[in-house]
Amino acid sequence: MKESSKKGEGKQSFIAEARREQMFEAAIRTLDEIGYVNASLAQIAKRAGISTALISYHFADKSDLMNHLLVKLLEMSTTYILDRVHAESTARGKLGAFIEASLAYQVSHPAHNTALIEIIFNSRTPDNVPYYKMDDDNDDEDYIRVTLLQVLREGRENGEFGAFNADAVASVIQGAIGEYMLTGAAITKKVDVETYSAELIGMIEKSILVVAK
Amino acid sequence: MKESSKKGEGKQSFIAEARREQMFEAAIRTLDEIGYVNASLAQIAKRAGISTALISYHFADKSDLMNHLLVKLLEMSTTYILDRVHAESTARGKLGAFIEASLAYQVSHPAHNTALIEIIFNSRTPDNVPYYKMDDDNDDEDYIRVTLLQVLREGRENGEFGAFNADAVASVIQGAIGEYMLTGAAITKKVDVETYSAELIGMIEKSILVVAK
DNA sequence: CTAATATTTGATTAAACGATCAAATAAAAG
DNA sequence: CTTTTATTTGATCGTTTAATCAAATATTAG
Repeated sequence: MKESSKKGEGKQSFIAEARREQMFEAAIRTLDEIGYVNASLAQIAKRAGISTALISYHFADKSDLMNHLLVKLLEMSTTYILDRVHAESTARGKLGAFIEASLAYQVSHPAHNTALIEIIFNSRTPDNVPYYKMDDDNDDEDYIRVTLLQVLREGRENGEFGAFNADAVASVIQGAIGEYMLTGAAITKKVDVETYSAELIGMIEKSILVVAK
Repeated sequence: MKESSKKGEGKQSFIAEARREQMFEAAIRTLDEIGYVNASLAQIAKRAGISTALISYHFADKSDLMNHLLVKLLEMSTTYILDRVHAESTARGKLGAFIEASLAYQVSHPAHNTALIEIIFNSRTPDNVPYYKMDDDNDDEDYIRVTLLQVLREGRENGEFGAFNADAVASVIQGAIGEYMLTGAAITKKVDVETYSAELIGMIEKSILVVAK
């Protein structure tokens, strides 16, 4: 008997790790195709070409699988975005890179993006608090939001930006990015990602930059 | 036998209409408390104090119930917002009223708001397209978005606003409003709705107003 | 090569699901 | 008051669900 994810999370055998990856991939496709509500273990197993019992062997239960997948999806997009932010030197450059990278990543990974949305809007804590309402703000785990706030404050302190409420501006930015993520093809058909990116960056800069234009 | 919602939608008896209202109310509470995934007919019936068979009598099936509830929730918030928008005369005034009313409504109806989110993020068309990805944009049904675009174009044409991509700006605005709706108490704790409202209106006006300040 | 351990499956469990039905009750109509 | 129609329930149906188990197979260690 092993206890990989069921308990001690420590080291994984090569084969166990490969299986888990395979199940993540199948889970992403399942969530993208039929949504969280219909994403039963049977549906995921079918797409992975394995038995449902194997999922139960590698993960404690369904929500354990979904939580691990969520962490993985968040890590991937966070890494992509933060790498590009940290390549910039000015606050203005970082802010632009943040917006551009956030939008670019989701456009190039639509299935990952849908899976992420499906999990966030359906997973709940044991005491029934939905993830999408969760306060991961002072929680160090939300590197994305923490970084965005850092950039905004940095620019405000070094004089690049004027005066504004950082929490409010950060929410506006994240909301504008999230809107593009959420509506998928509906908005993509009317405004391509480069245009949206440029327009959003322009709006934010006009709002907070000290020397506009 | 009757066929109220199951078929001919036409006239409703007083008692049938009251029952349906009662079930809507119970469904809202259920969605708010345990989310769409756990919102079985049994859970809704329990909260309404009725049998599950009665739900099946008044609605064709579960998704029929959810669709009727969705329409009702959308109508309520749309009416509230559009009434306040149309009370204004200038495009600038309308835009401010739109943002303020959108935020104010959801803050004063948190359970309705949560129920709306739960339905939108879990309902799918027969061909498995999730509602949240749906293109209701040229679709006349989405009065909210249509009105917002109208206001933006009106201001651009009468000289109140400068040049900008209306679709992009509309998405930014709706995203910023949606972000506040979504994260619930998490953001409310850091930025109250009046501050957020004022900050967002200020940002948009700086972005598109011809004579800023 | 053998023993131990890790992996995988098919069969099975009990619980919950949405939906249907005949029977009971309430309301409306004549 | 009686008949018809509308409303409501409890029991029940067949499915599907997540999860468990012993047995089979593969892999690794000694």
